[in-house]
Amino acid sequence: MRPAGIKWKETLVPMSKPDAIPAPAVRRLSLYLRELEHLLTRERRTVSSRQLGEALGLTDAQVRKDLAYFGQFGHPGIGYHVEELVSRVRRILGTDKTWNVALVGAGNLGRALVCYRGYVKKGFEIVAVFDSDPRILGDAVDPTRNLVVEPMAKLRETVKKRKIRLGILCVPVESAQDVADQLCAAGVRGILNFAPIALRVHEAAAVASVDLAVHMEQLSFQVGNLARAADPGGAA
Amino acid sequence: MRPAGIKWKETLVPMSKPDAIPAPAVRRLSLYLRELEHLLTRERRTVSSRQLGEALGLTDAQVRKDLAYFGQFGHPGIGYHVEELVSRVRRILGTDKTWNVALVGAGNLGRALVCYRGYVKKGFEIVAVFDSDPRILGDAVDPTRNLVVEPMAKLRETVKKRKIRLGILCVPVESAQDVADQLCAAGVRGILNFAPIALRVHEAAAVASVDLAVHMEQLSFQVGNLARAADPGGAA
DNA sequence: TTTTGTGAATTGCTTCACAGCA
DNA sequence: TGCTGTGAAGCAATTCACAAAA
Repeated sequence: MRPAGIKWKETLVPMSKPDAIPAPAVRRLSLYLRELEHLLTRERRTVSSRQLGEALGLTDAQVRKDLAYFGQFGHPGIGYHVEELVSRVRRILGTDKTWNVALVGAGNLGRALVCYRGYVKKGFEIVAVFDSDPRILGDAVDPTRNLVVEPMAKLRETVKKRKIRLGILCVPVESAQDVADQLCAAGVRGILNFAPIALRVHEAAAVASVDLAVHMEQLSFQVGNLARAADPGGAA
Repeated sequence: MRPAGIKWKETLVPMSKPDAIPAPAVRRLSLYLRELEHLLTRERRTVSSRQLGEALGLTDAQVRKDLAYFGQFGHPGIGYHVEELVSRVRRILGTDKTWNVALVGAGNLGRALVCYRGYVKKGFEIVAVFDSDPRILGDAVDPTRNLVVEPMAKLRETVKKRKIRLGILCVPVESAQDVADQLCAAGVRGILNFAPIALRVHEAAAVASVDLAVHMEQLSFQVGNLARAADPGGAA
């Protein structure tokens, strides 16, 4: 029993999560990797936090702090060993092994993404393409590989057979949620969504979204702001 | 003179910028607009901050705070009038008028983006396409419009003539910075960049970047984390 | 009632500044 | 000297909680 006449402050200690890594730091980690891989092609051996930051418009402290969330990779007085850091960061991001990917929606965008080179050396390979349009079933979708459009009915089977764990969603917005559900049910664990909708998936799956119109709007806003800053009393 | 024997704290007041709007709030504003436009097609008249938040996985407080950065749009006891809010948000984002856009790089991705429907009703129209490959100059790039691939040499002239203020960059990474410079020099004010590089532009221009590989990596990391959370002592 | 708008409290992220190491 | 890793400080964003309005 609590004594009467005393106000209790319910200080629920927040059940110490093992200090979660800030989401912005994870986003930047990909950018560090991109720059590091670029340095590798230039055969740079080491790089300092300041140099890495300069290439990306960040401070040296930001770079060090970010990397420190994931471990101790640097060498005082030297910097970071590029090759070593690349392999460590790939390991952290999970791209040291190749992920098999399914793409759903073989429209203009879908087919363009299938042909996009550069996924592979980043650790991703599109190994299946699906579409609900019966007219394009069986169509070859990438001239350089024998990859044909499969029907949605084959989704579950193919995902299992080819050990597919990620999906790219390029279907119209009306069917996006439905297809996302199918992907999850088939065992896919992460979805890159190009449809302009906030997908709902169960908590054991991850979603990342790219909405072209949203990005254009952000540009529009920024440009408008720049104009306003340059000419505060613009034509009303 | 300052009195001796007293410690002064140099509190440099940060030259009060008229309370800048948080970047995350601006990003979410686009998502609110997307959802609001969806509600409009459903002929919903009003929406509360809670409903809007639920659709996007945000709290009601977040929604109210975000919108409040831009003005007072709500009606206590009622919520937000959908149609009114849509037009106000479009105004804020600058998409109440149409922006003319140039696309550079008529490869697979570039051509797919040209054909992408849905820009137009969002306030953007691609009115010119450029490429440096002489073999595809003059090619029709969108069956539904008379839009042909122009040479880079025409960039400046066409940008002026068609009042183009935004650019979409779909060229290989090697030439991305060079083309970005050309776009800026031609008078383009904002660039949506699909090449995996951090573009440098002068401060009177804006850049937004979409790196497919980066998004895939973020998914990869999230999926790895989910797996680790579900099975903390996984197969080492 | 319901729901907004908003100061205050809280949480989270970034920057600072420096000990320690090569 | 040059550079990392890291507590502490500072700043920014989110959430809370409630007065006011319909």
